[in-house]
Amino acid sequence: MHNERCQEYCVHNEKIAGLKPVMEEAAKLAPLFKALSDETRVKIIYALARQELCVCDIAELTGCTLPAVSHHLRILRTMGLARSRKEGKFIYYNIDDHHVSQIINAAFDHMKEERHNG
Amino acid sequence: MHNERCQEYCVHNEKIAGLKPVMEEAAKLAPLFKALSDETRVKIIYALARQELCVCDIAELTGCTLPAVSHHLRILRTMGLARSRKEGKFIYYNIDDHHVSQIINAAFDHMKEERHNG
DNA sequence: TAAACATTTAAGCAAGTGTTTAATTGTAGT
DNA sequence: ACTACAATTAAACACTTGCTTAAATGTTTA
Repeated sequence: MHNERCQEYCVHNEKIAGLKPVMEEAAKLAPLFKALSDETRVKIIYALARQELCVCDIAELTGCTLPAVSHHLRILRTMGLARSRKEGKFIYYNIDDHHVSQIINAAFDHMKEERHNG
Repeated sequence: MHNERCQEYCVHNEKIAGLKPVMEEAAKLAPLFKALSDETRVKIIYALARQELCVCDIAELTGCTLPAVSHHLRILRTMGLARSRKEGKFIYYNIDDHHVSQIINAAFDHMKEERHNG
């Protein structure tokens, strides 16, 4: 908490009144973004959005060890971003729902138009 | 790198051939998601998407100290997610571009339909 | 120019994260 | 049942991150 003086004088209460109740909703998004915040995991999601792959393929694509990939896949599965499917001796991974692609695409759009602190 | 045996036998080369070149592009998205991966920063972005606010307002909304908020705002500015504008003694922050709202909205959609590892 | 004050910076610390190696699991095909 | 092997788990580690307190900056208003 910042000092009392400042809260009393500079907070625009009329502005924040309507926002405070929804702050906790917004906070719930953090774990989803955290799941995408790692280079290896974004690579995985980006690849899976285009092509179903086994763990071994992903290791080759990302340049990671199998345990590292497995670790990341677990995070992506837990967050509902990736699903696994078994066929023969392989476990194939793919994207869980289409909103994931939307998020990635919006992120790409942002990156292209980025102004870097203009 | 995982062991040679596995690369030789189980990698589906025809699947990953087209994907390898774009992996580095995908990796560039990670910092953007990392910027959104913190609860406080998501709260800030969510609030700014609806209402321009000064640093003091944000501290009150998020329950953080002023230095903590300032720290997060710097990260958001650097990533091109937030901009600052000066008026009188206040520095008002707002969202940098509309793709940010798209990302947040897609994330909310995903969260609502989440199946949690189905 | 001096005082007030909104905001930022700096340094130090506690907690979290991704990677590695080694060991384990569980299924497939013989 | 046995062997091979794709995939997962476990433990230890180097590194990063966000927070706190304290100090500094810079602008505004008198």
